[in-house]
Amino acid sequence: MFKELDPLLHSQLRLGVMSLLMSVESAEFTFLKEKTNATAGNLSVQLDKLSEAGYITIEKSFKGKKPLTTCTITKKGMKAFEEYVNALKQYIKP
Amino acid sequence: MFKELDPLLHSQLRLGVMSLLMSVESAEFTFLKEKTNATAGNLSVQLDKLSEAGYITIEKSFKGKKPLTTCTITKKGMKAFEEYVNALKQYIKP
DNA sequence: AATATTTGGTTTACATTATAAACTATTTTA
DNA sequence: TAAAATAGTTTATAATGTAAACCAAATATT
Repeated sequence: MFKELDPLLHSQLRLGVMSLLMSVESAEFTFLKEKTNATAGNLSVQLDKLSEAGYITIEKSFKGKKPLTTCTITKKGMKAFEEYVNALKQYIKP
Repeated sequence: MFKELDPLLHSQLRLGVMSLLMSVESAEFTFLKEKTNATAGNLSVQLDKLSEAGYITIEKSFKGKKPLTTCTITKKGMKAFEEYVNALKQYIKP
């Protein structure tokens, strides 16, 4: 009856991150933090999970002398997001 | 940026239950169990949570001599579901 | 020049949650 | 009458989410 909802995406913060990353080329840690209103710790953990799943890539570099973490959604991540949205529609359609 | 997702509804099984209850007058435990593919234990726990939140009512009676648990969504439950769907749309809109 | 604060994170500990396993009680079937 | 099925509930465990505590470097303050 109902399709499974990818547990990696069925989490408010991770879904928010993925939603943002779907609409931009890439995003900095601080940008994601502001947009999602997450704490840095929580965001850090959830980004790692998305990265380990292969849904995003995380690049660490420096902006001037400050650390800079940049996230980009992968093909796999896009596909997972789309499938999640599709599955979800079953649950929320009127 | 993103609205909060009601944590009571942001759970695969509870969302499935609520989705079903939105479209029927009321539903028996066994019906919900089949449609959601949940184990009886899990379903029992999640129904209690929905009930405690005032999102559904649970009526226990007998069908012949067997116990019969009937669930009905409340006005509050409907409203919560609709708000959840609305909030969710922010996350998944293209 | 030392000290405090801010920035940009990560690690870890805790509390909550979800889930299945174990259990209860009755009923039906063999 | 013993076994298995029905209709659930309770409880123990594993997984999860989250914030608090932490770290290192840079910048601002006294």
